[in-house]
Amino acid sequence: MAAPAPADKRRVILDAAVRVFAQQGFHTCRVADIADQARVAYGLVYHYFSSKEEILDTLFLERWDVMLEAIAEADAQQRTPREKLYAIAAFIVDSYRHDPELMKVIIVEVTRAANTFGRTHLAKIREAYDRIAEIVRRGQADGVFRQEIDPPFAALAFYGLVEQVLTGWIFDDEPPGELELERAKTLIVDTICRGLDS
Amino acid sequence: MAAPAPADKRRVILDAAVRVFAQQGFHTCRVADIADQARVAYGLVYHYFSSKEEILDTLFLERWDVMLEAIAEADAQQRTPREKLYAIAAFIVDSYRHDPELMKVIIVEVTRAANTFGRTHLAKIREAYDRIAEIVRRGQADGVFRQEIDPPFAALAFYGLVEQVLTGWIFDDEPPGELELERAKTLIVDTICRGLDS
Amino acid sequence: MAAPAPADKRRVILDAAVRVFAQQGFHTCRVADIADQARVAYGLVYHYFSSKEEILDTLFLERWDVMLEAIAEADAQQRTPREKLYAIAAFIVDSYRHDPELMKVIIVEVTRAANTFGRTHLAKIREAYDRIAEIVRRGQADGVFRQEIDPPFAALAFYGLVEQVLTGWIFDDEPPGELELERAKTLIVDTICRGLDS
Amino acid sequence: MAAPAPADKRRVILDAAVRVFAQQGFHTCRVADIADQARVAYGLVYHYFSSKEEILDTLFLERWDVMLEAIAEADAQQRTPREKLYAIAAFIVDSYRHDPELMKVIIVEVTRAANTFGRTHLAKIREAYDRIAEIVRRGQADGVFRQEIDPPFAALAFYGLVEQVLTGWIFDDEPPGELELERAKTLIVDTICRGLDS
DNA sequence: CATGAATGAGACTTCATTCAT
DNA sequence: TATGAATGAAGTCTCATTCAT
Repeated sequence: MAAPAPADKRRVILDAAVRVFAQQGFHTCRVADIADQARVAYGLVYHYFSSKEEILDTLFLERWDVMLEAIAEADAQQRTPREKLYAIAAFIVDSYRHDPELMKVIIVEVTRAANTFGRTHLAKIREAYDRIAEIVRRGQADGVFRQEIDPPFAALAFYGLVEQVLTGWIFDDEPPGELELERAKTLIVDTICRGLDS
Repeated sequence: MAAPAPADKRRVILDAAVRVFAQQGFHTCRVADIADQARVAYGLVYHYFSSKEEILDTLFLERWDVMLEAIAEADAQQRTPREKLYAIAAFIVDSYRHDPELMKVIIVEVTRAANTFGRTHLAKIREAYDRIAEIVRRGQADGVFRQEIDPPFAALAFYGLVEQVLTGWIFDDEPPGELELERAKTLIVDTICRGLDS
Repeated sequence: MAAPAPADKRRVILDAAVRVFAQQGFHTCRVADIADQARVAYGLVYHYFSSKEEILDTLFLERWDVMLEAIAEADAQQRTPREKLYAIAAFIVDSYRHDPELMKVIIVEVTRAANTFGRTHLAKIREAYDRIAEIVRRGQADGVFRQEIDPPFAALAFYGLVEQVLTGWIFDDEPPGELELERAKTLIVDTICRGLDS
Repeated sequence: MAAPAPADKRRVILDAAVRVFAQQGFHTCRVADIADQARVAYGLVYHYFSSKEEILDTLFLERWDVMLEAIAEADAQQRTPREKLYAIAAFIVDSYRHDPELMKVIIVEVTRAANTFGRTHLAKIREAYDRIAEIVRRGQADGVFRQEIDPPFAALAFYGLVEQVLTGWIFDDEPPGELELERAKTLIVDTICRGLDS
């Protein structure tokens, strides 16, 4: 009567892939490494996925859709633009807190892979920028943000900072503490909104 | 009386590698592609470089050292912190104008490659961040920048935006015009210094 | 009701390697030749062995262990030292009769490859010498052999002759006949024990 | 007025090759290693020799001819067969004493290389055996050696023991002392002539 | 669903040899 | 004679993918 193993092997493989991709990198790891990590037979990987690439695609799309929803939701609330940006930064930072390896994979292997995955998922990635830009645009319309900076550029600044912060953590030897995570959320928004000038 | 053949084959190979890495990506291209592009025999690549990796290392270090110098020089001038940041942004943007493929390679294949080259060259990369942070720090000491944002974080924001702008161009189908390049320099500094708030 | 395919591909590869090593030599042959000879896909060789070297190691160790056992067994019997030496010579000669190519590989590529395999398997090889020396030592203790020749030296003489005889056959264009094989066994022991003097 | 460098570059290359072949093995070393060892430009090796093989061929033939002469000379003296065998053993042992690396190369890379050089120089190698056999044959005719052992076989035993002794030294970590060298000469002949029997 | 042996194209790298100077 | 850059064929090993069971 013991509960059988969960056995959603597809999920197990995806989770294993996250760890392997994060630790070795997509190009460096072998499909065998994923199978080993998942404690699954070699061939089963190909039962669920048609290629190594498809695994990465799946991981990216799963996560990116969640993020797009989070952005949409942040935008839908009755909040100031600044609060919306905070919500987005918070979501991404919390995503990192929850599964840093997954975020590492998405940032390092997809977002930045200009020749392969980056191009494949370009539209999806830009959708996020566009939604952030839209928030800025309405902030300008409301007079909360100034007109001089065009919204797509502002989105680059915002997303660029978020990604750079995460990249810093990814490269660091020790993971960020709770305090650092929380403080990052505030600092990101404060820096983007108010700038460096005194 | 015709111009003699350039004949610095090592240089020819490096330049060819830039093009090949940029177009196909480091992992996707073959050493044969570099040799072909350089119109040089296969083995000559290994006469000058011990591996494909070493070629990328060389390209990165050559360029990054130039950039570190540019940052140092910008910092050495009698200028406001803001002018220093402008000089740095201008240098990087002009680097892109001058050789977009080289910048693409450095950003895509090195700076952001957390598992491989990025980690190898971490110290060198962070040296740039540190120098930028130092500029911010002195800006704070002079009362030009506000105290709330700690300098390393400010450096992330600055460099993150620059890199994001370049990444945008890298992914774009058509290259940025002169006007866009110049405007980017101003916008980067303006956004970082003054922020989005009106 | 036909005999099923043998299908122990690992064995098939080893047997093919014997033939290829014997005919072309270890350094001269390519892994592809082994695969072809085994009628097996290239990659399968690396599925079972981590390198070409490991194949030779395996062949040597398999066979040498059998020989060490044979020596031990010869020594265990209630026999005169001379009969023991005869048993060992007979075993090696019969090994040659049974699979001359395997013996050629072991002698030419391993025993005599001082810089590579010879060094790797030095201990194993000397174990055989030691056991032969031990037989001689007890022969001296029993008064059957004279004291002047120290046992390790005697072992060199015995094994050196055996190997030289086999080497002769290996170099010969035509294989030795049954009679020659049998006669060699006797001659080896007679020469070693009684010497040339009349 | 200083004496110019000896500058027989051909000789310098040959001597360097001996050391390189001995330490790394013929197949493992590169022509560049020989040039480096000789402190000579890469291409000069090919000025004097048409291939890497030719260098080894030259080394072997130079030395082997000297040995054939030594055997002939030993045979020409008015001596007992046993003294002749002693002279030959002494010559080979002294050759080893004088230049162990050269002897290592000849034994390991040529004499025992059944598929490559050994086959090439088979006739030359067998010439030595034949001359030794001839000495034995005349020893039998004189009644000094017994008839049961046919001369070619006796030559195998003699040469096999000599080679085995040298091989032992080659494999040893420390070189044989003077005493061991001298004693080997006597033991070789004593073992071959009188055998193990008491 | 599950297994892992089997396949084979393809990559990197080595290095003997050539050749222009 | 002397140099060492240049050539390119060839080999080892890897690994994504397929497939029989």
